[in-house]
Amino acid sequence: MSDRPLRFRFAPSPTGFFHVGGARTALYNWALALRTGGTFVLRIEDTDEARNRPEWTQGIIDALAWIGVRADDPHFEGPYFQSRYAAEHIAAAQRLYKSGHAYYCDLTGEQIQERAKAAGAQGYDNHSRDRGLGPAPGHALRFRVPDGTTVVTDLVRGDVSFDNANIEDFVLLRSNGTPVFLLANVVDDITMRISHVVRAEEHLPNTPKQQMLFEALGDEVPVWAHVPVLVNEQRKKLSKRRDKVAVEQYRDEGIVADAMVNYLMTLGWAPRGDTEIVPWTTVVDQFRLEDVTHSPAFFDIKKLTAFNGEYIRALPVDDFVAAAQPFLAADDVPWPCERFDPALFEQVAPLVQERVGRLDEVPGYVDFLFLPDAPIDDAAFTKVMDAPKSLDILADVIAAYDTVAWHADALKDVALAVGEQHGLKLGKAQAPIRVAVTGRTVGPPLFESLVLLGRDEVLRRLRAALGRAGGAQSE
RNA sequence: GCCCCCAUCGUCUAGUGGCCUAGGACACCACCCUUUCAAGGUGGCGGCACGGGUUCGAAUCCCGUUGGGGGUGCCA
Repeated sequence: MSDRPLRFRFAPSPTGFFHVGGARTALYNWALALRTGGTFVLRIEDTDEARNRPEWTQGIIDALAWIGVRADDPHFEGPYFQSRYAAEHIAAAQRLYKSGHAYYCDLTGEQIQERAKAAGAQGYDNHSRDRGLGPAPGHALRFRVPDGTTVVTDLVRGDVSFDNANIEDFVLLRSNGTPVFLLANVVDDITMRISHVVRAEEHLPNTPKQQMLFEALGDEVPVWAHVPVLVNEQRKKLSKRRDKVAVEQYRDEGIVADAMVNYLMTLGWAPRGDTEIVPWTTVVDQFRLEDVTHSPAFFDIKKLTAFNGEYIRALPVDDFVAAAQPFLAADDVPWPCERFDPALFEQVAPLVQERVGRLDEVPGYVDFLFLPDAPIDDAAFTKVMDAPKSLDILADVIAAYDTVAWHADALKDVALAVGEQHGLKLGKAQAPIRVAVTGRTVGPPLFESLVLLGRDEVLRRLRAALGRAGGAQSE
């Protein structure tokens, strides 16, 4: 291997969103660049769509920044557009023609098919190889695949050899003169002095073609590394249509970046030791392409969420409050926004923090604080209020709460005493109070919540619930 | 059709010939803790696809079978 500078390229196809599989590949490249002191080169594939929609490229840059691949980092270079090099692509093809590595072909797709059918074979039969055709409108330039074997040395998979006899003379320049992606890719890699090509496994079968191009162009072949793809439960490659694959979507649902990064890195690789939850610095330290798994990995949202919960709980409270902020100010928040009280939220925050797996669950835990009335869940309300003694407990608690010292311990003691009077443990006795005030059977610790809501509002809700349940019962 | 890749608990993985009675994580189940729900603690369930070799010894090496995935465009 040469001692040229280490340059890792990441070339996502711009499709209007950032694929989680792409995110993992980016992370691999990024970790490597950081550890080796190399460069992460972001190259945007040139498509008509992408050219017309600059926001797509911006989306990729934003998503990369979110997972920690920041464009302002000295190890980051780009973004570059492939189209910048179009003239170079054609020039390279012409060099190949002049050196005899490529030749012109006048066969149309239909003619190729007919010939194949007649021969009982498949694909192009290299018919034009020695016909000595020159460049002309309607002529495509094809690469003359040499005899022999092409061995792709892959850091993840070892040596993979391909019999060149199975590779047909592929097109370099279309009959309209434009270069194909395969060629553009190789020429760009050469131009950008890319040392390592780390990409998804699906590209492995095309790699011998690219390698032959590097060789024919007289350039050093980069180090290849084909990493396994991410699949869905059907073991199919993740696709936009079938699966939830946009990292933006996970971000919007309240997955925190560190959790996403950590989880993505455990797909196809594992840090040393018995814990998978490790900081990025450890990843940078330990990640080796040679250790990457060979088989496809299932993107398990449950496990992602579990990681996310751990990361959320590990946050300092202030950071948690800040992270939850966008979800509390969202358009679809259940309360009228003028009623939201940041100070109040800061006080419940620690109680909520250890209960959520995703940030978007936060509003559901605190809505009762900011809604004018308890958000009653009818099924829960009926079930709890129909239980024996519920109404008695409510009545007794109302009487006591009218005068009791307003702090959690005192409120709890009241509930405890009232429950005892009716032969109920605290677990049961707190249920009607909880449903009356918060509307649900589950939520943050009750008495702490009551303190925050305030005596007047708590009493008002308790009385309202008693009236409602009593009324329903007498019908 | 042809070519290539892959194969350890349900899932993600550790494992590179003896440390494997196969380890961890997520999920699931039970119990403990408990003010609901979580969190936390303890324990449990559960796997080397199959068949042949090689070897004193194989999850680990070789061959085959089966099963998955991907590629094979004048798409990117």
